[in-house]
Amino acid sequence: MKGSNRNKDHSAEGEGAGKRPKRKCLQWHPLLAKKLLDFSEEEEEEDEEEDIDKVQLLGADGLEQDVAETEDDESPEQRARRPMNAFLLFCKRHRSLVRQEHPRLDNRGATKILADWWAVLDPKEKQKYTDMAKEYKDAFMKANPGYKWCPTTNKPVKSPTPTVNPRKKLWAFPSDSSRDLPSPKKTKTEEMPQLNFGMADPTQMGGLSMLLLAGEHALGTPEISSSTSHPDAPSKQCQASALFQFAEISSNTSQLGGAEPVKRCGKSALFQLAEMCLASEGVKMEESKLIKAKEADGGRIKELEKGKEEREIKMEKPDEARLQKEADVEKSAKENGRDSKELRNFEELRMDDIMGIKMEDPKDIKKEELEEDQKCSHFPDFSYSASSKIIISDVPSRKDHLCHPHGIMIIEDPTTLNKPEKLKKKKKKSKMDRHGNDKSTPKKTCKKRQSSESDIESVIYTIEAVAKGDWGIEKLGETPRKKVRTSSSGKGSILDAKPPKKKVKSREKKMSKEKSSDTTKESRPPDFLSISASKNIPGEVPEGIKAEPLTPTEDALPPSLPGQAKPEDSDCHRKIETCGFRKSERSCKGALYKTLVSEGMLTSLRANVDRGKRSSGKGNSSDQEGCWNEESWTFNQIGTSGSKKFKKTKPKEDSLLGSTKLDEEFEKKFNSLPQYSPVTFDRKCVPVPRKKKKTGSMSSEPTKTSKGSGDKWSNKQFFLDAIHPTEAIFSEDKNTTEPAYKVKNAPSIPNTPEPTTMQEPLVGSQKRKARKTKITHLVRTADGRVSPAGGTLDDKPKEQLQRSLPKVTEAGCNDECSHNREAAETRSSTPEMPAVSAFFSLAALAEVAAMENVHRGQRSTPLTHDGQPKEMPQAPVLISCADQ
DNA sequence: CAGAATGAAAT
DNA sequence: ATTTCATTCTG
Repeated sequence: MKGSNRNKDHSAEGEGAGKRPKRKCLQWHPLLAKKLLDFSEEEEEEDEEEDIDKVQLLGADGLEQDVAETEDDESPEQRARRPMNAFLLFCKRHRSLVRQEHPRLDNRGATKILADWWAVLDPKEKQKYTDMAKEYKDAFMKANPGYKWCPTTNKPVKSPTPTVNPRKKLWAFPSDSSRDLPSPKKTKTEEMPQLNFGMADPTQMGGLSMLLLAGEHALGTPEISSSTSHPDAPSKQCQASALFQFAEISSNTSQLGGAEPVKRCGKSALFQLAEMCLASEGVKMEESKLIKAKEADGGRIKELEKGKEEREIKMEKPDEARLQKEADVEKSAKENGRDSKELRNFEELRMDDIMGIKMEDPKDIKKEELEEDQKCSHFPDFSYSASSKIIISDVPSRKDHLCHPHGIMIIEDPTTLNKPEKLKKKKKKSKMDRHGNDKSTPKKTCKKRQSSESDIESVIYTIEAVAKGDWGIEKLGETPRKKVRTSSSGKGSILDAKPPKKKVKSREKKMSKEKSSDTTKESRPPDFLSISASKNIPGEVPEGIKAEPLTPTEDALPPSLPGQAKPEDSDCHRKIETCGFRKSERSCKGALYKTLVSEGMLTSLRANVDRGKRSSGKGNSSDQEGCWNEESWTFNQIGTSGSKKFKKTKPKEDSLLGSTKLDEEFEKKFNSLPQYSPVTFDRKCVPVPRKKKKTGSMSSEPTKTSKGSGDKWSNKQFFLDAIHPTEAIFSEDKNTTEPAYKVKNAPSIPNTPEPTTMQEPLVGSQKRKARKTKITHLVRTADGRVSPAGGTLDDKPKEQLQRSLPKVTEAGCNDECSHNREAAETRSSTPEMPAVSAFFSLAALAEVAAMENVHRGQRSTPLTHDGQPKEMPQAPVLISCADQ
């Protein structure tokens, strides 16, 4: 299809035949092109005129060209994305959970599960999402009246442009700031050309956006005012979060370097990530140690670090110094208790350190990276500064919140967040660029040092290490390596640099504009700190220790939590020395991802956001929460919120603010959406197998079961439990807003009989889904043989199965279930069972089987991992079920 | 980059 | 009815 379309595109006109008018799309695209123009200046001329003109100018042909051109600019960012539908919202909100439960599961699998959940979801709850989606859409439309959804075959057009991601950006508006822009035809609003300035697109940022919000919330005051920054730059955004800083950094880099800088940025970003990881890890380690043994450990770490340092290179010095200082500071802080003074001092120290580091870093780096003189120098600075900043933020927070688990989560988040996303992007890019060199196979590693693999790889390593749980020590060791690598790999770096550009670029541009004028870098950091501190406040539970386990949990080591630190350290050393320390990347990766992204990031972020709302702006929240502020959506109107003044002065800002607000609101709303724990779904599924919509259902979610996730989930569970042990649903925000809500949900979900069974009309999408699912399902479930069986069964057996299932489940649910589930999961690990639609998904069968097995007592085995040995038993069971 | 899911929108 | 695309991330 696509291909054909594309071809058509060329011919375009004629064919149009069925397909869609590509032209339209084209018209829109031009808008994107504008960005370039716009970016030239910020003045606000919002005029639609420009848009229109541009559009016109572009004409059909222009479009393509523009697109191509845009590459540089990174059209991608600009485009406004169409609003998410209810399901997507749901996915966004719950994906992390799913992932947590099923770390191994890939996204697709997660998506399927989500679909299952969605299917099962109580109509009421669903409605909430639907409503939210609708609101969102309405707001969006208001903001961009002219927005059209999809031109259809645009991609093909773009496709030609190799660099940009064709798909994402196509039409949309100019990025974040202006959603209005997009309105191609109407263009009523004034759009801001400023695209460049805009912060990173919240949308693109994805989870990161949350961070921003959190930051804002923490600050509490939208007004924040641009004490530091000029009027134009929206202070909020700047201050908003580490993310912001990150963006700035990148932007700065870009400024320095010009085109090439981009590369550096990428590096810097990578570095930052790496550092962050290390730092965070280090901190954690330290804290945990402190808690446990207190300071003694810290010394150890230092020693270790030193040793590494020697081996590795100068690069470490900064880190080390930093770490040590941190450690010291922390100690002092802890000792004192949590004095604000201490904190301050700490922060100050940090700042100093940072500054010092910055100063120093360049030198060292330069030495190492002689190859790239200037570039390197710049780059390093940024990276370090960034990392240092980040670290700082983390540390204080931890201190403050030692006690609260949530706090920990939060703390981790920022770091995590940044890492994952950027990482991805970078990876991708890097991959893209590199191709030739190494495919970005981070894994291999032995060579790391020697060869100049890419920065990315190094980062990955770090991440992996983190994921593994080796963190503390390894980090230290790793970081340096990475750095070294990077440095050494100047070549690679260059290559790498490209990839990051695009993404970074946009941000950079924006950032650069704002910052360019100032020396803001320096000025901002302080703000940032303050922000971070504020964030921290909310912190809840301390548990540095817990935190560790969580992260590490992922793959392998739940068992060895206590002793981890040392052993790992030793391991780390060995690894380092041997140089081969790598474990399975995948495992690491997966773990890391999971850990960082899912757990830490989103969850913590959300929590953060929520807290921020509560603490800072309870009052505020109320206003916004109720409904979307139209204003927010339309950047024009912005006025309502306190920031009006700014707006007036500068439209740009307004736009930014508007966008920000928009996002903010969106975030709020989004956060306010109920989040359900897997347990909930499990229950639902089990007890009420019927849910299935038309086709069916979701009866099975063996995997999901609360315990099913096994270690990881259990870890998280603490989280849940904290909130509501019993209740399945946990909504962070809700607490504040609607306490009752939860309760309501819980009951409803589980038991709802769901009369709806058949009535629902199959929508096209559904149909397709049904079709696919059946097939997929079968295949996947297939732990083995099941697949076929499932397929056959699909239609009729559901009832029977349902019946059977419920019984079993009920019986075993409580205790045994968990085991069963686990077993099931493990077994099916690969196969993500719960495909959506199949009535009785194999998963269900599997579950049943598992249960039976359990009864038999077999279940123990399955755990072994992928081991599919269990399948055998299942099969029989399944059959039996089917027979019933 | 494809793809998994669902749904709104556009064709 | 059918096709896009939104989000998220892995392979």
